[in-house]
Amino acid sequence: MIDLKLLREQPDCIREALKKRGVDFDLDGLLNLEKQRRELLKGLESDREALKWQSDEFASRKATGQTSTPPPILRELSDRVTRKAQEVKALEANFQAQLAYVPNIPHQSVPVGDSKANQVVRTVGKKPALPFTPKTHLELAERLKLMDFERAAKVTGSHFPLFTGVGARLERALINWMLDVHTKEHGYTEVSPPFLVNRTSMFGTGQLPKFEEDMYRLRNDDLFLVPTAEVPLTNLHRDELLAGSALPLKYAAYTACFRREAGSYGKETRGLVRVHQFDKVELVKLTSPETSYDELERLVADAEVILKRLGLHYRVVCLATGDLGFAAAKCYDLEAWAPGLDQFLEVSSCSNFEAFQARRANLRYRQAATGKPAYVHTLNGSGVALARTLICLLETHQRADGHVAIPEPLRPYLDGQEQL
RNA sequence: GGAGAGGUGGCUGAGUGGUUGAAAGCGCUGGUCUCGAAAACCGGUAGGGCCGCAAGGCCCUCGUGGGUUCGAAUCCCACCCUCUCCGCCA
Repeated sequence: MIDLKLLREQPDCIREALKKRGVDFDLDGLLNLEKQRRELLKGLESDREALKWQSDEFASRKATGQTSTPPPILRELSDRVTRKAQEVKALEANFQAQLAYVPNIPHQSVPVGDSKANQVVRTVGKKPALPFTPKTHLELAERLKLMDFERAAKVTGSHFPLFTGVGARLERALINWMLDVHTKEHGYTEVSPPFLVNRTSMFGTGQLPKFEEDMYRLRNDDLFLVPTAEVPLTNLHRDELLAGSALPLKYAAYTACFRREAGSYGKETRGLVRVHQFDKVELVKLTSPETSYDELERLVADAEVILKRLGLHYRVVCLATGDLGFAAAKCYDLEAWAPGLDQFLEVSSCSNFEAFQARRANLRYRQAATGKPAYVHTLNGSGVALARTLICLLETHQRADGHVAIPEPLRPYLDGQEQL
């Protein structure tokens, strides 16, 4: 949710933000609605004041026995207040419905433009020089019996992963190792949240109302399968007023993530690149506004540790305004190299949402200086997403004989096994 | 799924039709005391919106949404959630 004060006082700020994002939105319609709403509200408030005053008058006269029947003016005022309140309510609902579709304002430092304007901030490592033609993860997985796509399709449908044997074990090793790194070394508190969340939570982080079609929903209960652990983690403190001293709060959680990926077909549809379900360890921070951008840099660094220790070649990309997610003010993508596919794959997305989600989720803290409540800043990042990271890992560490070396940090999680 | 109890401020918890936006306690905070701290004592302390340079004023909010009434935290209806017991079950 954007700041209402900003919308009213500096609508051009919002207009510019929408333009930078390349979003078409009827801002004037929204502003008009807001103006109407406020005028109507003022009328309602003064009528209410009159009603309360007259009502108190009557109460005291009744108490002293001067009268026992309410004067007709009370009836009139009461009816008027009821009518106006209904009008305001309708207008308010309309206004909120539109407001919920306004995306966040990109931070100053975000490059302006579409995805071609994305900036590579740094590149770490090099493309591995393999002395043979690298196989894709699909070929490797088949040979090593790590996955079974055919049976996954039988059991569920296409684009659902199914790991078998040591493949399943590797997946589990990665999850455990990543959680250990973030909780033991980076100071995150581990959370194991529900994989289903309610509508209010989905609104809080911004998936709803705009992206309902992308989500798996259980109709009988109106619950949604989590598209990311960001949703339960960020909503953990929804409607709370936190002590300033409690910040920053840092959470790490493993969840499976579920995405319908409706309408996104193309060349990426084979294998593990784009799937309806994948494992991910997610990092979420709640911070004060003053520190959120420093915390974003640290969050990216925390995620990078994983890629570095897995020996992967990767780059950090600062997304341009046109490529930025709906709720984000700034976002870095981590893209890891997949030699078999001969491309970079997005394995992490680290964003600062500033107060955008906090306003939606009513997530506040008490400021030390003033004692007044203010919205926290929320951040999240994948640390990291597994399906694609597994692709990069297999394709990077493959050997000429078709075996795959297991990166050193994972070996303790696999009984010391050194290769697949 | 069935029966019962309950959802009140940062927290605990009083309050069953009219200055109750709400007692009390805790917490937080200012002061006195002290070399300093603790304790004690005195005072302050809900959130949001609107108007105003300010002082201040007005409106909303007691789970959510309706209703009754001149007037609702309080009465009625629906829904949501929590707890206890029963049933079912990994």
